[in-house]
Amino acid sequence: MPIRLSTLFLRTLREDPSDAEVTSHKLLVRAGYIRRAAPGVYTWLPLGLAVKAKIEQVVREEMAAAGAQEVFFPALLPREPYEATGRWTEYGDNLFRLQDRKKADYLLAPTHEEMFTLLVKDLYTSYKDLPVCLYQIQNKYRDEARPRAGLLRGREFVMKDAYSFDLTDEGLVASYQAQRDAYERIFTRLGVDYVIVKADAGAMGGSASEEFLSPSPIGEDTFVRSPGGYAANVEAVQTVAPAPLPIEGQPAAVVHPSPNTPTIASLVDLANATVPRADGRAWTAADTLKNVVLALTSPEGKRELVVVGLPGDREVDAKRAEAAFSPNDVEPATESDFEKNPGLVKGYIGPVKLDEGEQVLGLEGSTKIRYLLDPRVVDGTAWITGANIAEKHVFDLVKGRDFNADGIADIAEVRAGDEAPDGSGPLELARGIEIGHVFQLGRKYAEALDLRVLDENGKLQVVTMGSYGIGVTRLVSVLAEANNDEKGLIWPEAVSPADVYVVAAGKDDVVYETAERLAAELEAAGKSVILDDRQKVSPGVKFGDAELIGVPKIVIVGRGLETGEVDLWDRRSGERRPVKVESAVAELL
RNA sequence: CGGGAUGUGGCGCAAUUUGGUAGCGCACCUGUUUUGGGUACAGGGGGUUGCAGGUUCAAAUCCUGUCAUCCCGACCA
Repeated sequence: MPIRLSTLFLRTLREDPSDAEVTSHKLLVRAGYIRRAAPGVYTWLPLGLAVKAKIEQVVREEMAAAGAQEVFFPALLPREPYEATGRWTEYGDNLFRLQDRKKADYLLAPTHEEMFTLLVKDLYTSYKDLPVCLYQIQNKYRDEARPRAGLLRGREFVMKDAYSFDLTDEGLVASYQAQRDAYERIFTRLGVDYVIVKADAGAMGGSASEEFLSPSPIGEDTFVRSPGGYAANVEAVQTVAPAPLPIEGQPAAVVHPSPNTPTIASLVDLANATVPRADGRAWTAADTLKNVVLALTSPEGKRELVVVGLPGDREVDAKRAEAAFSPNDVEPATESDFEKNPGLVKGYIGPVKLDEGEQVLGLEGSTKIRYLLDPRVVDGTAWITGANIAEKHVFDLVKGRDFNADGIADIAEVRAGDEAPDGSGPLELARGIEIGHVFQLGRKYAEALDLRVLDENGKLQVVTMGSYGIGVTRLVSVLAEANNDEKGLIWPEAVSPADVYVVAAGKDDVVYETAERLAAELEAAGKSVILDDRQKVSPGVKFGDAELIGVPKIVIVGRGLETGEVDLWDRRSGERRPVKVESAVAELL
C-alpha cells in the first residue's frame, strides 16, 4: 500500500525551528522526520523511521554477507559487568545510572563490550567455536555534556555495534579486515562520502584502530590528509623527526639576561635586539624551546607533573596530549603545582642550569620531573630556552650535548603544510563526522571478564576481540546534511523513505484515480510509493512538500492528462519531462 | 564546567526600553472560492507570558531567586 499524505501522521513546517542551527537538523524537523523530545533525544515520525529502517537494512545485509550474526541486548544493564572492567567509574558523568526499587545499580548502556564478551563466555568454551562475530542494532545512551545539531550528537542514539572473537592475533586481523570491507560496502551503498583515517588506539587499550569520517564542515573531528593518500585523525598523526645534526662545531651555549619576556614573541624580539645570530638571519619562534608543565592525573587519582619541550612556534594540542598520556587526564600545571616545585622557575624553565652544570629537568635531574621532548628536538639542534634562572635565557643549548630528556612527547599541534609521516606530501586539515569505527580491541575485555577457551592442546587461551561501530541515526543526519538544497531534502535512492513520490495535482476525479492507479502499479512492480492524494490542497503546497520531503523521483499527475501524459520530476536536477501515462511505470523501474 | 543568548497559544515572532490586563504570521476548525508553484474572503477555537517569591491600585514588562533550552569552548569508547 502506498503511504497516503491524506492520512500520514505528518505536519510540515514552513519555518525553521528556532533551536536548530545546522541544515540537516532544520530540514529533518521541518519535513516531519523527527521531533525533539528532550535535549539530544528525538522521537521518530513515520518518514524518519522509514529512512532509519533503510539504513539498518543495508547494514544487516552487509553484516550477514560478512558472516556476522545479529543478536539484541537490553539497553538497561546491571552494574556488575561494568564494575568488572572498571568502566562503571571510568565512564564518569557520561554514563546514565539508575537504581531499581531495591536500590540496586543499573545503567543505560553507552556501549556493549562487556555484554557481548559475557555472552560468548556464557555459551562458548572451545577454540572450535571460533571465530565468531556478533552484532546488534541498538539504542545507546550517553549523557553528553553538550548534545548538538539534532541527531548528530544525541544522548540516545542508534548504533550498530559488532564484536569479533578470535583465538589468534592473525584471526583478529582477518575478522577486522572483514568488518572493514563490509563498512566500505555499506557506506558506498548508502551514498555517503567517507575517508578512512588512522585513529588513536590508546584510549581503549587496543592496537589497530581506524575511523570512517564523512568530510563535512559541521564535523566535530579534525583529521589530516595528504595528496599521496595519507589520512589520520589529528590525535594519531606522528611527527616526522628530522635527521640529527652534527654536534661538533656548534657554538657554545651562553646565558643572556632576558627581563620582561613573558611570551615567546617578546623573547624573540629581545633576542634579535641584543644577541644577533652569527649567520645574519633573524631569530624566530621556531628557534626557541618552550617548556610546558603539564599535570597528569591517573584514573586512580594520582597526580604527576611532566614537562614537555617543544618548538616555541607550536602550541600543545590538548586532544593530542590527552591521547598521548591516556588514560591519564591532562591539564596545565596550576599555581600550587609550581609552589610545590620551586625548582621550576616559572617563565624561565629550562632543562639545565648551565653555569652550575646542573641538570634540572628529567627523572635524573634535580627536580625529578619527567622531561619529554617534541620529536623535532633531535640531537644537534640548538635552542634558545629558559636558563631556569629568573629573567635569563640560554642560547645555543644543543640537544645531545648540553641536555637530554627522558623520552618523546608528540603532542604539538599539527598544522596545514606539515609533512605527512609517510612522506606522501604536505598535510591539509579538514573536518569530518565520525560515522564508523573499527577497532582491534585485543584481550583487554576478555581478560577482565575471563573469556577463555580451550585450544587444541586442551589449554585455556584468552580470546582476542575486535569492536566495530556504525552510528545509524547519525548517518541519517550525515545523509541529510550532504543531500539538500534551499527547497529541502534530496535523499539518495538507497535511503529515501519511498522510491517514488506521486503528486496528484488537480481537482478532477480522473487526476486522483490515475494517481491511485499509478501508485498501485508501482507498488505491484516492487516500488514503495508516497502518494499525495490530498484534495483541497493547492498544487503549490503539494510541490513544496514534495521538495521538502525529498524523495528523489517525483511523478506529477495533473493537467498533462489532457494529452495522456504525466510529468517525471527529478528532485536532484530539477528536470521535468512528460511521458505517456502507460509508460510511466516502466520509466520509473 | 567557563563564555554568550533566549524563555510569550502547536511553530515562528511582536508587545518589555516608557507597568494599564496579550497581538501578528503560519498551522488548526467552519463556510464560500481557488486547483501546475505555498489561492482569496468571512467566521472561529486555542496562551494563568518557564517557575517561585517580591514591589505596586495594577506586572509579560520592574526587583530577587530558580529552572530550562540553544550557541561557542572544555569534555566526549
